[in-house]
Amino acid sequence: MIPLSGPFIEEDDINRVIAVLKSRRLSMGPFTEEFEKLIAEHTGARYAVAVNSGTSALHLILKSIDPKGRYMLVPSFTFIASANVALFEDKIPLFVDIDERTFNTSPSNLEDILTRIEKGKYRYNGQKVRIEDVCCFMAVDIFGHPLDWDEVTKIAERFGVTVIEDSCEALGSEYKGKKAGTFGVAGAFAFYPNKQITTGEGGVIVTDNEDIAKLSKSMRNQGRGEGGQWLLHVRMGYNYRIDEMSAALGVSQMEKIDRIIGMRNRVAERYGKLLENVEGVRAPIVEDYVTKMSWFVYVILLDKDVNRDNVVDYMETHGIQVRNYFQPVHLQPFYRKMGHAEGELPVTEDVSKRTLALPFYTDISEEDQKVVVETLKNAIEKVKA
Amino acid sequence: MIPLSGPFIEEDDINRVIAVLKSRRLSMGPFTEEFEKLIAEHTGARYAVAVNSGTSALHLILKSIDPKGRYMLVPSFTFIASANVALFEDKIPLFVDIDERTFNTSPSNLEDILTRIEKGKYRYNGQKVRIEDVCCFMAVDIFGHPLDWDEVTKIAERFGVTVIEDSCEALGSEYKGKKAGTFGVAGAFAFYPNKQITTGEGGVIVTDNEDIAKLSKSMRNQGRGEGGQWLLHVRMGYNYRIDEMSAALGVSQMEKIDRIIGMRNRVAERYGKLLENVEGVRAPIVEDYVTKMSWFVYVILLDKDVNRDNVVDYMETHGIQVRNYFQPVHLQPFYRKMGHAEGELPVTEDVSKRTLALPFYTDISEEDQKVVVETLKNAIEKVKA
DNA sequence: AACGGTCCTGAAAGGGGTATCATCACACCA
DNA sequence: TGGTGTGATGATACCCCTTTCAGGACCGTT
Repeated sequence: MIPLSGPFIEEDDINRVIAVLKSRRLSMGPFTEEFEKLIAEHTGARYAVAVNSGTSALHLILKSIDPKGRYMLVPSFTFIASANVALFEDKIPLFVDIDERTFNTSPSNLEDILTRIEKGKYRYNGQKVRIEDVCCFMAVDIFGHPLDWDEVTKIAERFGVTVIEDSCEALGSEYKGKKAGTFGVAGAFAFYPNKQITTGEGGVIVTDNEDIAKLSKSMRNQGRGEGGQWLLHVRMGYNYRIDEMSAALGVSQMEKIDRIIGMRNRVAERYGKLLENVEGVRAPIVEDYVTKMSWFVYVILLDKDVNRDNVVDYMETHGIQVRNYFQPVHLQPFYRKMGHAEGELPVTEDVSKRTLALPFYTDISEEDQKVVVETLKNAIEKVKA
Repeated sequence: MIPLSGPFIEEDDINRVIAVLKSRRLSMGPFTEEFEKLIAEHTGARYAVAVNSGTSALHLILKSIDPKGRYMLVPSFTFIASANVALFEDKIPLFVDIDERTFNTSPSNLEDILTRIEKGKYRYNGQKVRIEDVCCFMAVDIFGHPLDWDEVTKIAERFGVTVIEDSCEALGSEYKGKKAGTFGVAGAFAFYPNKQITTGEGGVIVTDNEDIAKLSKSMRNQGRGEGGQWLLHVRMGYNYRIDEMSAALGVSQMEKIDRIIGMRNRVAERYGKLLENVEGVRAPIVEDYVTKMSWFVYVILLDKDVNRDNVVDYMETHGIQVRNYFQPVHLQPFYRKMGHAEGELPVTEDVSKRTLALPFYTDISEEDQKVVVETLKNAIEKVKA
């Protein structure tokens, strides 16, 4: 069986974790700080705050900036947590459609929605959405591919909308020479085992904003006060701490981040070459403004006449794990209950029916990749026939 | 330096974690299930759901039972998360005072408050609290010592109030032969490194209620559907998953839980003997209904004429870590902002000024304990003089 | 061209929660 | 004994959000 994904764990990773266990410091120790330092250095952000998941990172950013306004703009073609954090704070997600090439938020659709809101032409549940009610835009660098940040920033600034960067899938990617995660007021990364680097479960916040860093650090630790005020809880807080084993893993993984990204780039290149001979599929597009691509997953787009679900079945029965993500957030069962339905986001809904993630991990072998593409070719022929 | 606390990590614990790293399953794997099985067996609960913290466990229980009513009863002499989970769900904590002997919620004060509520004599922020607005009682087994569950259950049933058991500090304790965590509709445990057993960061929910178990499992994993519906999110959810390294640690720790509790009991016994010769302190009281005591921390009560803060300073400067917990929740800065103030809970406020937690961990040596008690004796003499 | 249906949109009503105020009782003090 | 201050209590007003309704524009049909 060729799995969809998997972590890249070597001897040095294991040794780091052992060191933690022998140190008897299993939480809030030196590895957390070291991990944060490495992330900050790598991204170029001034501050990094490690937490226990990407979801926690997004939540704490939102809490820290505490933006006024009940609505949050967010794409629907993303992991559900991007939108859920709005619900955590009793805010309402408003969905933006995507661009068919990169699967990222379409700047023109973003601009269109904001224009309609400004003109009083945009409604949610029968209610007019005012521009001052839009608290922020949760901007996602999907599958590792950065947004068109010049465009997005320009639009957001024009309408006075704060941008949070959900760069959970894009650690190491660069837009015009600048690292993903550094474009909004703060950025979030995630380190689930299928990510570029893993900490088991884990995430991190990066920001140049001192207040966000300070508040996030406090709120991840039950709202405790600064300066060793250990027993004082000065604000609302959560337990979003990362444990030391995870942080230690993060340290050893970050020490070889460039090598990992390089290996993943070669995997992507090989897929690209192999897919040139396959009819009915479109390989991922990397736009020119992406000066460095850090692949999270390798998602191809099937032609409209290829039944994706049948391809998935064929691949799975032939021992190859694939996945059809993302299902649009606005069509998830409990978002439907909030009034969303098909037709709201044409590109998102079309694309989400045709995407297919191929097995992709740092140390996948060339042979396995060939098997994947051969099986895919067979699947498409079978499905079309 | 003699630390306040520390985890008890042995060779087998380390080996389990190594096994995880070599398995390439760093999340949602077999150790999580094994850990849950061991917890369920040990407590006698039908279901166990492992999560990433005790706070997450409490939150998911509250979410799962989704109780009607805006107010939650909770002691103030507890860790802040017991009360914070109410705020997570836009509910308002109403504080109950404690018993001076065990530091646990005073059943008579609980009864008194509920009676006043029923008679329309209880107000919060000027507003009358109605009995049907009380969603539940967050019952805490403080420092490992079980509540007087016969009394608490009787009162809660009389007023129709749901009980959630915050047994985060009481893994292994028994009330009249029944394990802590099994008295409310569900119980929560926590495994921070200072706890009886540790997973780094981690927690677990135990319950006999199938719905609570099912909902908790879904909501810890982003609200995903049951039965392998991996891409469907059928309800609101969080990332409260425990990672496999932590779960593996939990497995090896649970395999020796009886030995650990036994060792901690001997530590407590030794402290008890040593403290018999110390004036001005009261050793912890264990009530007769506690058929098995699983010590979390060892908290002594200083006489009113002993200045606790000076004792703390003395001990710390003499290389012995101690702690004055808990600071009452209702007097934490951001609870004060909600209108709470001194005078609300006389016993809680008195006790919290006089408690002192001594260094306490599974493998503390008898020699170190003697040093602790000798230093304490000197501290008290110095302070009184 | 007239009719009817749908969708859009503004406005108003309803409800829940919160804050404020007036009143009353009680206690303390002059 | 009366005045003042404090705290408890009931009532009220207000604010915000949400739902509903009615009018009107638009479009398709007859």
